[in-house]
Amino acid sequence: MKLSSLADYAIVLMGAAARHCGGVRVSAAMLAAETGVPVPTAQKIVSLLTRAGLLRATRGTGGGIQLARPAAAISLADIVEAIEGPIAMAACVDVGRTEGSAQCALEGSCKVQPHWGAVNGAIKSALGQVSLASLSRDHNTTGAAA
Amino acid sequence: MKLSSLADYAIVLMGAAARHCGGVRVSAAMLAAETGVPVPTAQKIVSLLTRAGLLRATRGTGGGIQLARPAAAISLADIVEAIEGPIAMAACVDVGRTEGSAQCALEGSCKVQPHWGAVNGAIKSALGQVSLASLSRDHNTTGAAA
DNA sequence: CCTCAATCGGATCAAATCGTTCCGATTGCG
DNA sequence: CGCAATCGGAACGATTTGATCCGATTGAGG
Repeated sequence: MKLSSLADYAIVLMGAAARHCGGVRVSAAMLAAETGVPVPTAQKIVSLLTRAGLLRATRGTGGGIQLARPAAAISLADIVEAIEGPIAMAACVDVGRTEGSAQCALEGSCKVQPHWGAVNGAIKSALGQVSLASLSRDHNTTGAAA
Repeated sequence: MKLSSLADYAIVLMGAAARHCGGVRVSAAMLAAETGVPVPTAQKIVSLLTRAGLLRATRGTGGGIQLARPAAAISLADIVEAIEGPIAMAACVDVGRTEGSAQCALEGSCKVQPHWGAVNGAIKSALGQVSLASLSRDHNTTGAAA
């Protein structure tokens, strides 16, 4: 029930990248120095993010990375899905479970499966509500909370 | 962003146990046979659940396990927390972070931390809405979805 | 009262995944 | 044309997770 450190770092990294969005292209190492994330790890995360289409990478001297989409159009769900893969917590909630990899071994008896869909949707919604733009703003107690 | 197999199995196991709640005490092996979960794994899960206070275990011949609380009073959040530990996805959202174990190394720069609280609360709420009693009912498309 | 059987409980071991690190390919500039 | 800086991918190690096994406890039966 906890997301991996990669995704956690990825969010911080993206938040830092959002601040340089309109500016010059920043390198992964520069972003790492800003956020405090280990340089090699930051590089890997940037690679993942770039492959997912969330970041735009420019190679060569003076190159760097920049947001491929506006900060308001990138949500935590996008980042998490880019790193952790599709958000499916029960393995039965996979988007395209066509061939089915052994499933739960008890497809019929599993009364929980239909409910997971709703829970999964709620979680994705919660993550989709928060965008990079929200992270830049001062934490004005976004949405009541608990 | 996906919960471990233990928690997944635990929910199925609890759902099966809920059906025998008012009946006789069932053994962990019997529950495992019903749900299809590997017997040793089911035993371990039952131990975890019992230690968490969600299940009541009776030793000796003819013993077994039973729900310690009514099915309606047990939610998915309880089960998940019993297996996976407290629901904190960023490691900064820990309930009692007094001494702090190295934190994120960038406490001040982390603009994400306050937002995680809201997201975490939303997820816990989503998991808290579904109870064991809900799992017993036919999946009447609980809550719109998507 | 003793023996036996069945059960939970914890400890152990292996596997998979995750996280970190390093090296190579590519590209722009001097 | 050479160099330097950057991303990209691959390899290694560590940690956590998952499955298995054996021992302690308890009840029933003889």
